[in-house]
Amino acid sequence: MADPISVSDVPQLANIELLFFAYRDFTADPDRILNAYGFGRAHHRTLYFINRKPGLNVAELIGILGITKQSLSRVLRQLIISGHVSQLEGHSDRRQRLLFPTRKGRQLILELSRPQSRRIDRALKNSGMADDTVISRFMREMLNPDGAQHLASAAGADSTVEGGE
Amino acid sequence: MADPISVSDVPQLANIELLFFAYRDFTADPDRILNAYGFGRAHHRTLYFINRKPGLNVAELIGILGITKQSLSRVLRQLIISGHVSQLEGHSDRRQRLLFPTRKGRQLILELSRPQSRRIDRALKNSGMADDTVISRFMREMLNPDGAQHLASAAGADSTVEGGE
DNA sequence: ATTTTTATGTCAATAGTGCTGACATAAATC
DNA sequence: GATTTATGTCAGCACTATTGACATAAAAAT
Repeated sequence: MADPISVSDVPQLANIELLFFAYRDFTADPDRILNAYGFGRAHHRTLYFINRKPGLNVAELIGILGITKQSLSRVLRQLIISGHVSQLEGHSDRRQRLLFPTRKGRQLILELSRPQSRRIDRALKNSGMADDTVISRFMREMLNPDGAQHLASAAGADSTVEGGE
Repeated sequence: MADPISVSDVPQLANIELLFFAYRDFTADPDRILNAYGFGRAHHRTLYFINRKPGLNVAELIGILGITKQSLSRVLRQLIISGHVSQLEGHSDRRQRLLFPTRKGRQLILELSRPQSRRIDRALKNSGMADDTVISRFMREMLNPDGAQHLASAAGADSTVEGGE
């Protein structure tokens, strides 16, 4: 048996592994909550981005999520039936369905996001960081060159689309 | 329509979103390669940890991956048939099957890990970090309290967790 | 005004990954 | 000898994703 692949072959091996475990734990919190609602991660992501950009249409949502309309349809239908998402006919284009989070939907997103926010807060503090600039910058640099296009308002600057409703 | 959930409700909302996109891009590279081999992410993770801890038994692997033996079986069987993983009878306990990466398996892990390592390296440099101590520390703090147990050897030294308190 | 394209929806089949439950075997242990 | 342990397998189910095909209504183009 020869030597296994190690940091001598792959410099960032330790961090690859850390990122795997960190992300797994990071998603475990909402996963537990979702389960109680009979939802999965797909519902989380869908609801998340509808809240992030209220009034987006289906095509935009598909673009952000990076899935097909067939994949979205099931999940979106369930969120509408459950009363977490509402649809409105497009103003200029009546074919479009503009998606909005309902109060119930916003409440669920809040419930799902809070443990994740707390985890990041805690990690920042415990690793001695006063603010998130370093981490935020690093994660931004982890994105694909064109990967920042879907970041609604990465660091405070709000660019939500919310037209006059 | 009331206001959507925002950073005013969830302080780390921007970083939650960044982490989602960063991890998605991070896994996209190996996903593309795996696809060419007819493998999925499960094969990646399985092979990864077999390489990380050569000679581990099935129970240990299941513990690390956090899945059931039924879930593992399909994936592991395929990796054995494809010649990426080999099995040896346990030395002291002949019921055990000790798992090892073959040369072919090590080569695949190398191929899968390299783009991920490069991405992290690039992100560290582009965000002006000389080394990975800050990021590494942060990710460690993102883990669940007991989450460090499976970190084989965080930074090359295949001993225990460094940096004595 | 008619044709074409677009936005969306739906039906059907398939793949990958996870789960639970049940049962089987061989080896270790009591 | 009886029981527990490590592993494997069969069967069925759930969730999320895919591709392909077809349908409808509305916008856009001709």
